[in-house]
Amino acid sequence: MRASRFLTKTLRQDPGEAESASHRLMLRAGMIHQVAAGVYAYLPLALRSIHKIEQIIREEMDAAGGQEVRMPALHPIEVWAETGRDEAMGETLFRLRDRRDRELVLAPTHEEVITAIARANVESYRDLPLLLYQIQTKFRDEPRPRAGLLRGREFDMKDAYSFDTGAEALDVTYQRVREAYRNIFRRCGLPTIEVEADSGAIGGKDSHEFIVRAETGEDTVLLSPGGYAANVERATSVPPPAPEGEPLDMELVDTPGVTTIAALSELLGIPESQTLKAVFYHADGETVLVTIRGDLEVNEVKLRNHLHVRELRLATAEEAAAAGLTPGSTSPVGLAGIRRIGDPTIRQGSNFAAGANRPDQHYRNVNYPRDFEVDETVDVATAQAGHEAPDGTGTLEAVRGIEVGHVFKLGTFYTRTLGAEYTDEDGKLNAPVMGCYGIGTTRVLAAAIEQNHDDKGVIFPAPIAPFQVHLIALNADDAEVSKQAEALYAELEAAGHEVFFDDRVESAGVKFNDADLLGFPVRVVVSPRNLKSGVVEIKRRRDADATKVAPDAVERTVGELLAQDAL
RNA sequence: CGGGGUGUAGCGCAGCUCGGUAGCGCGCCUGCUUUGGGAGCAGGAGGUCCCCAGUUCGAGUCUGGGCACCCCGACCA
Repeated sequence: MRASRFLTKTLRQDPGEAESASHRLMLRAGMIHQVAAGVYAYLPLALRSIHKIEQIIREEMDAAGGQEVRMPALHPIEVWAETGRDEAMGETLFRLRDRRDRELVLAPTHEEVITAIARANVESYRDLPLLLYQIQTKFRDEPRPRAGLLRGREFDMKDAYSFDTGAEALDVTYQRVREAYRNIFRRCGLPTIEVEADSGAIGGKDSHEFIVRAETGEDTVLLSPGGYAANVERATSVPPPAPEGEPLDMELVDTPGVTTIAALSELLGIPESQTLKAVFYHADGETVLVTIRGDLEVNEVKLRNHLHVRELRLATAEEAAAAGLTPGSTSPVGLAGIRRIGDPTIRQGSNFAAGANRPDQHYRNVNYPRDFEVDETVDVATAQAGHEAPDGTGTLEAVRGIEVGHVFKLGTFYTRTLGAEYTDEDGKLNAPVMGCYGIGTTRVLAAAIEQNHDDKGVIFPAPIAPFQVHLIALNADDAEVSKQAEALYAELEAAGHEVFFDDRVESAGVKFNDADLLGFPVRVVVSPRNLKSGVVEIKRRRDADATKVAPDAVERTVGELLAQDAL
């Protein structure tokens, strides 16, 4: 491809819109064009990359036994009403009406449709296992689209769905897809961390996310020295110990103006770990009180999973008051007639300071279970960096990352709800057990750039770079340069390399800076200066120094450098 | 949805406080010179100042209402 004919201009200045590296660089490199918040056109550079990512995914999914399908993006609302997910998705669902005033949605995902396909096509255990996948555009009216392709409202995703005869069979499929994912990300040149993840309210047990490390990532994962890895929603930990002592008599203390743990700890001169925090939630209409040690935060995902509710949020002051609670001094002490949940950490420590359910007063020397009761003890604590890891190998480290892939066991919710059944060996009807497996293809591109760039531009992993070779003719209007560059362009293309040939009449600085910005793995420079010495300059994007070789050694050297880059 | 911010040429911005001929840099076009890290000189094109209403002799600027986009928190590939 000749730069002089290639669509897309590079920008010298950073667009004001963009904050994150991938967004900024993609705009500057002319890879994407914004049409609306979270909606982008993929220009030729980005599309070439996306095609490569998709191709790697296709090959690995096919190797894992998958078959590609394509499903509509436009669904009648009934498809979603059948599983109740029109309600569950809420405002995330894009809705529209056709000319007959029928309600339609733009598909945010395809479990319902794929299950209908399975219902129509799977009849016998002989038809299983079945692994279908799609690479398509999905639509979600995100509360907050951000960072270019990292989180869009219209984005591309590979989603795979599996159907198996039972839990054991599903596990085989699940592990096979996990392995395919490891291959995919490795082949994309993208190191990922595989972490345990929350599988959601309707999920089965297993769920794993593939995370690309990046400071700009939206996800926090916790890692132990021994290899334990989980995202923060899922992670368990052993919090640091709290002061222990002989239980003392509980006493009421005046705490004027104290409504926070920090203030309470300060006033009484005790660590936050010697306080109890009582948080009240509104869960599907019921008020629930959660008591946890003061130095910890409630993990709402864990709480939601335990409660099995659809709506979970902090209760308003009015709701709390109606349930007999006193915001600022909420306490489990002396409280009844409300569902009470306690985190196990209420036992780890003694003589806690806690609320008194009356303004400007707290109790001191509260001990469980002597002074209050809970209905259930459940781990609802948010694991933090510095806590002891659950595998006992040391303390947890927290890192930020971007979720590029997610695999999880779905169970039989969709097949049962939608009536997909197969006949087993005994002639009995059963619901296939499902798994589902997503990769955000357009997000993979953005994540690759987040992870691979410097202050000058992108440094593409070779397998997903739009072009492999950036051939620059300096003084392109010089006859000798032009002749040599054209010859190399033809030779490199004939050898199967994807060459971006900068044949423009531009200054050296412009061309070098564009090459650094676009970030193709290998740069080849033909210039009058070098031609006088009978050489051509070759440099990898990630390297500082160039090597000089004779023109007839260029193709071989490029091949070698690309091979190195693939490692 | 809550909080913060921004809408002026393709891009980055000034002008708004104090109403009076719409500006700067980059990019673009033409010519000459230049040629290894975003060249120089000369000439030129390019604007519903986000939209609507109001105040005023006169609004980019003041007032009111809307819209869009970005960033920070609750959701997800």
